[in-house]
Amino acid sequence: MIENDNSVNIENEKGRYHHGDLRAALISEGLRLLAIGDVEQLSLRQIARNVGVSPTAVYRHFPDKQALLTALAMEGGAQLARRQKKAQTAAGGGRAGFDETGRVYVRFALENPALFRLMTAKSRVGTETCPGEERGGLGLLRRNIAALAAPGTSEEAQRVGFVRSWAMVHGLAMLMLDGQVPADESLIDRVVDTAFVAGPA
Amino acid sequence: MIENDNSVNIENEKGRYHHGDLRAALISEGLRLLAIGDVEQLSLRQIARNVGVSPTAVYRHFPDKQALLTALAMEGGAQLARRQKKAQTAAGGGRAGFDETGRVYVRFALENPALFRLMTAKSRVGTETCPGEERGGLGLLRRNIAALAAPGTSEEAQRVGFVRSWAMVHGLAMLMLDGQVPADESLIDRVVDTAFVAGPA
DNA sequence: TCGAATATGTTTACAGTGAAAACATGATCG
DNA sequence: CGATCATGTTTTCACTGTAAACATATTCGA
Repeated sequence: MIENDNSVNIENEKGRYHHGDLRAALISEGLRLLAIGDVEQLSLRQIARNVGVSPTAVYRHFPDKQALLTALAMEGGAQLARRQKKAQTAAGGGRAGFDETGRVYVRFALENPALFRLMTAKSRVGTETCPGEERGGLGLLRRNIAALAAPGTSEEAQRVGFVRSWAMVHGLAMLMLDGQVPADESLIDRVVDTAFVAGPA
Repeated sequence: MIENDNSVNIENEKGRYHHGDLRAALISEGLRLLAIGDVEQLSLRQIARNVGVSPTAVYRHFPDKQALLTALAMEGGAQLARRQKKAQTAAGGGRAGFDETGRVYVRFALENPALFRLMTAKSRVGTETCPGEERGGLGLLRRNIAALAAPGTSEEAQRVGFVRSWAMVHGLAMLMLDGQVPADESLIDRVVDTAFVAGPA
């Protein structure tokens, strides 16, 4: 997902002018810094410094800082979607599998606070323009809603269920991230329960 | 809520050295800027400039920028709680009143995006240390949960309901703010529905 | 009432940021 | 081999938060 093979990718000979795959290195270092600090102390210059390149070199690969952040966010989105799919099949699919995707959403947020915040941080021009959406976590959610809805459930009711489910886990993740609700695993299990989002007709 | 009568509060004679009530003026201007821009472009210097004071004057009233932001957030929290209480009684209390507090939560977020983001932005050392919490929106929510729960509902189940309700509206607010779900009034009405958070035992 | 202490401002300075402009280097391909 | 172009660097700018030293007003005790 990171490798873009946009360059020769020579092995690590130090002191050379061209980096080899600077774009991938920037993303990788950005993710590393996000894992150990929060997003507002993540600076373009710091990333460049750690990669061993001048600050403005970044602009050869990203039009501005926001574009780099967006790239980091997309990487995070892909990771989350992978985990959710794996968890769903591991739980045997169905209703239990669906619940598990929601819990993975919250756990992912707790394990990657800064990255998760970045992933859901407005800036993105619009989710629908995000490539691979229907194959990502949101597509998974939509298909799960459709599969688990009572037969004959209207398109509109499914849409409401979709938003409700997403809002539930997203809100829980945010409240726990912000320390307004204890980040308690058993609380996640109890709060994320399909019975409440599917609910009555 | 803003006036702190910590000074003489002389009427607007221009050109005087002391401001009169700089603290209140900073908060007021901060809220104004939050209403017309987003939070990451809200600078301490800008606020000071607009109030007509030097950048470092701010530090006589707040230890750092974060403290000023916290003050803004608390002002927002008070506003939200007031609106919720009014809406609840306007709706005649009960289940309908409870639902309405949730919808007000989301609408407040949509009407004051930057302020709402600030209000729920981690930094705060902890909600329980926030003075007046039990009298604010969270206390209101807790009491509503207790009042509307089926008789004999355990303390723990109430707590889960509390978190679930909060997470629901908070998540919906966030997703709409981030443009990941259309900020549609009728969608709010359908998604925020007590039946789903109170649900089965 | 007057002078000292204190609260509240200002000026200056510094390190850090994102970004634009001009320049340097090296890879690629005719 | 030499021109072209992608990819770096250096320099520069405006802006940020904030520390330190200084200035002015207000307040309060003698």
